[in-house]
Amino acid sequence: METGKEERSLNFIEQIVEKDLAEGKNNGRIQTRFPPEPNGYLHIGHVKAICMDFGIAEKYNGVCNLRFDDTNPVKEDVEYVDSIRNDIHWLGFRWGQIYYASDYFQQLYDLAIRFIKEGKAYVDEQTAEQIAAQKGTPTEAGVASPYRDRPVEENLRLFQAMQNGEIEDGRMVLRAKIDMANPNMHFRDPIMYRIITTHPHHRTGRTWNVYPMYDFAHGQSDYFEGVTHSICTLEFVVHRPLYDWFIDQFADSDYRPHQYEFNRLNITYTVMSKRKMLQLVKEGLVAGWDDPRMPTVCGLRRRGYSARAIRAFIDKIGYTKVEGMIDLGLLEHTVREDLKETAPRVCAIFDPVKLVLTNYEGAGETIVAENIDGKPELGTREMPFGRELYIERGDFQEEGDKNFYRLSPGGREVRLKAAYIIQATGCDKDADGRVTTVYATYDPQSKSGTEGGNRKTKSTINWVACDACIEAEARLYDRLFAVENPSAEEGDFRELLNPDSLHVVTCKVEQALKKEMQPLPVNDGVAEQHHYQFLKQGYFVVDPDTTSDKLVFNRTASLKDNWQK
RNA sequence: UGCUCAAUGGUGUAAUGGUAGCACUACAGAUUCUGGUUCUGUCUGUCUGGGUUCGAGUCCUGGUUGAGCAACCA
Repeated sequence: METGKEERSLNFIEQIVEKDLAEGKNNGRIQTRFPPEPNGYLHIGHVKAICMDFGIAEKYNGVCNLRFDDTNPVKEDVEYVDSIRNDIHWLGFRWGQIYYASDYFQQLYDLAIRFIKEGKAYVDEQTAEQIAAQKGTPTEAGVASPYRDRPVEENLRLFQAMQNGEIEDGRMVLRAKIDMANPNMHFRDPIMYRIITTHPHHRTGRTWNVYPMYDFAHGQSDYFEGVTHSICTLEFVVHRPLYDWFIDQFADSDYRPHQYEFNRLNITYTVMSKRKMLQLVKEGLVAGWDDPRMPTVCGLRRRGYSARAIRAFIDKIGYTKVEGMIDLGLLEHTVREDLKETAPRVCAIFDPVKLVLTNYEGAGETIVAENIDGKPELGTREMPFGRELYIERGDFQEEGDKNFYRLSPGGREVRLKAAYIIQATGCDKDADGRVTTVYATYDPQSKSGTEGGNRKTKSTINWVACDACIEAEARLYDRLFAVENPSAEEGDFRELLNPDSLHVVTCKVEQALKKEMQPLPVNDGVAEQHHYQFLKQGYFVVDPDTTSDKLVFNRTASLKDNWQK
């Protein structure tokens, strides 16, 4: 398994698992679960959890099941169930079973009845505000509800009435009777069940009028399924004693699932909250859950991040119990590292100016260029050449200087990518002094790949033939937020959005990209990614908006640029 | 005046009582038919006081700082 790879230290969860294995816990059985609530799209923070949950199972010959934590019909929807399944699949993970917390509603209901009968639960008729008020504060003990010592029969009858739909939403809840003075707030008679009749459940419809809360559903579900390692994020640390307590009340064997917590993922210049993402989507501040600026899996995918790159990123950041903040730069570095190996190179001119090769007499010449220099196995493409080309405006300066390696009249010799060496001779300008045409002479003996072409030039510039290029829309994306940590700022997070997070421009690209002018193939509900590197510009991916009439690219990441102006 | 968790360069992470290492970033240089890539080098770190030990980033203890916990959310 480890052969060929350098030795890597285990993260602290893997260490726990290996210790459990060594001690023969659960007869060596490893079972994890990924438990998303279907109330939003998966984001890269979830991917960190997915890589952990599925990764542990994979590495230790266990199984990881997908379990939808669908205990709150007010917020949940099948739309999300489908997208979550697609995204996990696309990331390359395979679950054992698909479960739903709603599969256990009857079991959980029966368990609640048992709690009531054993005097461990009661129906409270106070309002949410009253319950909150008498819960106390972290530094002060709470006080008991006046309904706390209701007789068992009455609790049974009322809980039944709650489920029968006889009680209005919010009028009653079922609470565990534990300890109103416990220093852990979660032990102060936590709510086990609430009434929800306003929304049908996406799977059970109107069968249930009462729904279990997270604390009464999650651990039990783990127990019912035989989960051994229930891995979640740090905010659940304080829930763990309650997780254990509930299971201890009814477990009939020594088997126990154990909860372990790791640090959630935070990345600079973005938010990782489903609530905030939903708001951005609903208010049209982004184009949808799959807007390429979003940290969602579908957003990153549309942006051009491969599953491999996303997983490599998660691999780099590791798992600890320290709450931190990852540089967006690391994510970008990872995607460049991935794409540089495989993305075909192509010329795209964003701010074109015409270049005329005054001594060029040829016609119909075609340059054959490698898709990636030095990797002939990745194929070649044809670049029609001609007397009139478009080059990047910034590649010409009328007054060059020693720090400018590109075209200037009487200046350096410059290589046209994969073609000839040229030297600028002059330019035309309009009334505003703006360059309209650049003139140059070419050296017919200097074609790339020929003996005469071995001469070195300080720089190489991109070009497309005027009469053989096509136009494409390029969507240039940048960070979604203008501040490093939007969540730490006071006030409305929407005011922190980066106003320059998207620029839509038109560029001229090589004719070779004509083959992309068709609807993108879709597999398993997911559009294929056709990656390119626009030389010197960045990595781009064909957007699903592309049609046979219009070519659309999203910029995945720019190239690093060490040339400061 | 609570409970819980944490603290290693700018960032992330390793060292599991025995030489503080790796990656990203930044900066220099070399290479390059992408001012990209690649390669080399440089800068920067164990929160703090005490203790245990031949030896402490690691163990113990006091403090400091940060995070989480008072949803009929998960």
